[in-house]
Amino acid sequence: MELRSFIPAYYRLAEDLKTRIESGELKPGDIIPSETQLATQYGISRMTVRNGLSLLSKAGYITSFQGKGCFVAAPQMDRMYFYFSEHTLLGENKKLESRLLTVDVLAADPKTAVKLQVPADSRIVQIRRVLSDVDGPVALDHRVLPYIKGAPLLEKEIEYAAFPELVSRHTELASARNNISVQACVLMKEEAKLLKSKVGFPALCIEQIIYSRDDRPLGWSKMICRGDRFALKAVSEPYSERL
Amino acid sequence: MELRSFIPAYYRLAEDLKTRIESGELKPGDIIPSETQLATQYGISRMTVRNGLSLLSKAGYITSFQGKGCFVAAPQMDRMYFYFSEHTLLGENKKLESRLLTVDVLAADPKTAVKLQVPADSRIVQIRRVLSDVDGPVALDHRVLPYIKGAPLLEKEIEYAAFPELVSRHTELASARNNISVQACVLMKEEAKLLKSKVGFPALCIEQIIYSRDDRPLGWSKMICRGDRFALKAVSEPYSERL
DNA sequence: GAGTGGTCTAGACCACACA
DNA sequence: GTGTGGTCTAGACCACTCC
Repeated sequence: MELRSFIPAYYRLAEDLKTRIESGELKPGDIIPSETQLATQYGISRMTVRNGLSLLSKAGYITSFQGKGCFVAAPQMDRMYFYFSEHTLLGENKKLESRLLTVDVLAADPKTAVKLQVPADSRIVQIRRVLSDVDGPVALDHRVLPYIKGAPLLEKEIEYAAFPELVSRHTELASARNNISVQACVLMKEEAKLLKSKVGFPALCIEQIIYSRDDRPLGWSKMICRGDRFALKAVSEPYSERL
Repeated sequence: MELRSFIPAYYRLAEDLKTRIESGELKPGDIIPSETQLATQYGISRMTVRNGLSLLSKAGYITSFQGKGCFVAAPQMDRMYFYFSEHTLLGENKKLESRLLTVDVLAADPKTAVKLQVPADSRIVQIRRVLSDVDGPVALDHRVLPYIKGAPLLEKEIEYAAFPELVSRHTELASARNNISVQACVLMKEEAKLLKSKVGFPALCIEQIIYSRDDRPLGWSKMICRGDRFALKAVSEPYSERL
């Protein structure tokens, strides 16, 4: 009964190995001691060792091969990720203000109908907003949802909810997937005016489609972001920071 | 000894629950049967149940709380990821051809020196390429590495290696992190010429910095991608497909 | 055949939540 | 107090790899 050790044995093992990997003592490709060796070294049972190794494996530090051993993994540097939510578009600190332009229920034009996979003239809800920070407008937001009778949209939701949430609540269908496409474009006349920029200036066009579990599009959104005010930042996940 | 069941018990349990979650029978927020219940239901030991649940937890389907139970998790739709490698820029099928423009060893200009955190006039290696598919040029690539005496770059590597790999091999330091920034820009004169496009046309500027474990920049790259030929696509990771 | 990881058991005690 | 998940044990047999 050791009072000084609040950390579980498997966790201690994982942190030890993690440190040895991060320090460079154990390099990618190196084999790590076998489970039985680690068990005797640490004076713990093999299942506990496996628990610890499972942590490291989950976090991407090691990979194991049956019959061969457990090896230090090379960090994956081509898998990039980012958080896409208008609240964190510019970083954690910078807040975006939302100003509602229009909310309309109208017939879907052909292009929108294709995106949402609905009949060509069925009714849709269209929301248009301007997002700004203290230095002025940053992005133009255009959201489209299928119109659902008896499913009112709350003004608060319309103005402040993240798109996936909005879609989920509106359709009452659990949305399951979010696809984003980022393209370069230049500002058109109306866009430039609303963004207080100039025609022909570069901008990012970020399209977002929310899908249901059975792959039906539940919502489509297009954001036009001023190129001089916004950059999308992604980082690789070499190893999970947390074990 | 059952010959018909090649799949392990824990895996069968995990797939069962996964199916029940994906079908909507178990909704986000719902509690799943306790470990002891599952153990008796499936006629397996509790540790085996835990093994199965750990899979589901790893894949993002469930979250467990000590003393409370195990609950179906809501898919995270704001965490987006994509693979960034010039070989898969346009999708799995489309191959990009690389044409080398220049390889130079020269003194770092102030801007580059800042990016690489090296002295202002220290020597750097600069590589410039054009990437094309069958329909013509797609992107312009500009890579910068610190010059290291006695570390020759192989021509094959220069032309075909992914940037993180190139950096790793060149510096002989395990690179650990990759940061990417995506911005909108318009084509300048020389860029337009090389990409067979026109000045002022929209383009994506993708900057990449590879860091070592101790957060020193090991390489910097800038890609200019024709806006009409390229879109960056990212998807959310609601649940891992594979268990 | 010896060593590796993968699966599995039948117990145990603990920390925690809730009533 | 009862039930939950979290940790841990000391075994066991298996599939696999390599010699």
